[in-house]
Amino acid sequence: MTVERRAGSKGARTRTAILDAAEQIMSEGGYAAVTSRSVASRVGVNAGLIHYYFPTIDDLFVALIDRGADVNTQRLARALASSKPLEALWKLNSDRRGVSVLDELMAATHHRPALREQVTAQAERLRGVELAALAELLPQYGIDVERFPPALVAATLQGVALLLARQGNLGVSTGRNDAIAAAEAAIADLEAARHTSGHS
Amino acid sequence: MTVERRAGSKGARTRTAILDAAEQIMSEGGYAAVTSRSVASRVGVNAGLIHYYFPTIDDLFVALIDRGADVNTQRLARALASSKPLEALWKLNSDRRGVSVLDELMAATHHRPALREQVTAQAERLRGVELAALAELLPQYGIDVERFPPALVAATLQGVALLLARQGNLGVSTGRNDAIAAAEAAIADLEAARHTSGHS
DNA sequence: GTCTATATTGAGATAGAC
DNA sequence: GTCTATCTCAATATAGAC
Repeated sequence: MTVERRAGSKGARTRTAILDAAEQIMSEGGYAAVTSRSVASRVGVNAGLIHYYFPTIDDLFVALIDRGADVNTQRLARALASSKPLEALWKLNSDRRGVSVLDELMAATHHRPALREQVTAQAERLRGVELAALAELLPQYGIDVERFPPALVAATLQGVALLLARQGNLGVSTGRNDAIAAAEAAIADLEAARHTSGHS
Repeated sequence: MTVERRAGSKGARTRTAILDAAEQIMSEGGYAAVTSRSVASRVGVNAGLIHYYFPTIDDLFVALIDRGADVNTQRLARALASSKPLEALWKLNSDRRGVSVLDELMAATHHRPALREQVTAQAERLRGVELAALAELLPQYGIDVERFPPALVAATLQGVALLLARQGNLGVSTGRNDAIAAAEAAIADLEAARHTSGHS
């Protein structure tokens, strides 16, 4: 369905610009604000052109999901390979714009089955990578993976960060600074206690 | 704006039915699926009537937020007063339909300023109640409130539950059962270790 | 309180010119 | 590859009959 062009061509540039605009609009005004017209006007092209690259709006959303997943795959790999993986994961998950876009995508899946499939597949794939890495890392922190399996640690890191980011986006302030400070202190403690056997 | 009627009157019943229908539709098809037509058809009335009770669709959403906050205030109070508060909070936060509705509301706030204000205010109020109660409860669990302040515990309980509920709704299965089992075991441990001084 | 009818607006999508 | 023009549909909202 989607029009593919070799990188660097004019088509590829316009296509990228459309995706960029759509993502921006989504994070600012919600997924419902992403329309052929709104995207076209931000890109500075005609509305009809959007349908040239993405025949249906669902196609646009699917492309957005795939691109986002690719970017996140790279960020995740970098975080997991860094010298302070838990801290890096925390920062990654705390990105307010990212949380905002994710919230929108989740909501969008509720009435677009095609998106639902795509989000599920990509989430499953990303989670798999993360869990495999955490299974190796957690013992280094002295974390008992029987009591705190990778899946729980991943859910905690992401869940807490998501909630606090969401509160930040909303403007909810009650206790937020306390929670952030304590979370970061706890993570710093863990990083300090980590002992990497071997010499990577 | 909104039409108020004494409880039990015909108007009050219709109004309630409209809110019920809207909430259901929102959890099934997303907030964008909530239209005067869809709500009216589910209630079994004419679309024009929706605007009699809620002049604008925003009014409907605001009423939905307020009602949801009221219900949650009661549930929260009951959970906090129960014999196993942390476990009760966990269950409360794990409600998949609730998470789904909350996700939708969050998304809806992105392009409706009136909703944003309302959600923020209600969230702030609810959080205040929860934090005050946790400040008293946590010491009973032997939790050091300096390291794990109420706001962090609240965010953790809600964040983890939200993430896992979301994965359940999506159909993401990787590691989900592990995480749930471990989370519930950890909470059970805490409840077992709790010692309530006094004789409530 | 509820309905019918309708005005208005904006969205998705397509055809065809350039 | 991009634009203009246009079709079709559905949503919000209002007016007025019953």
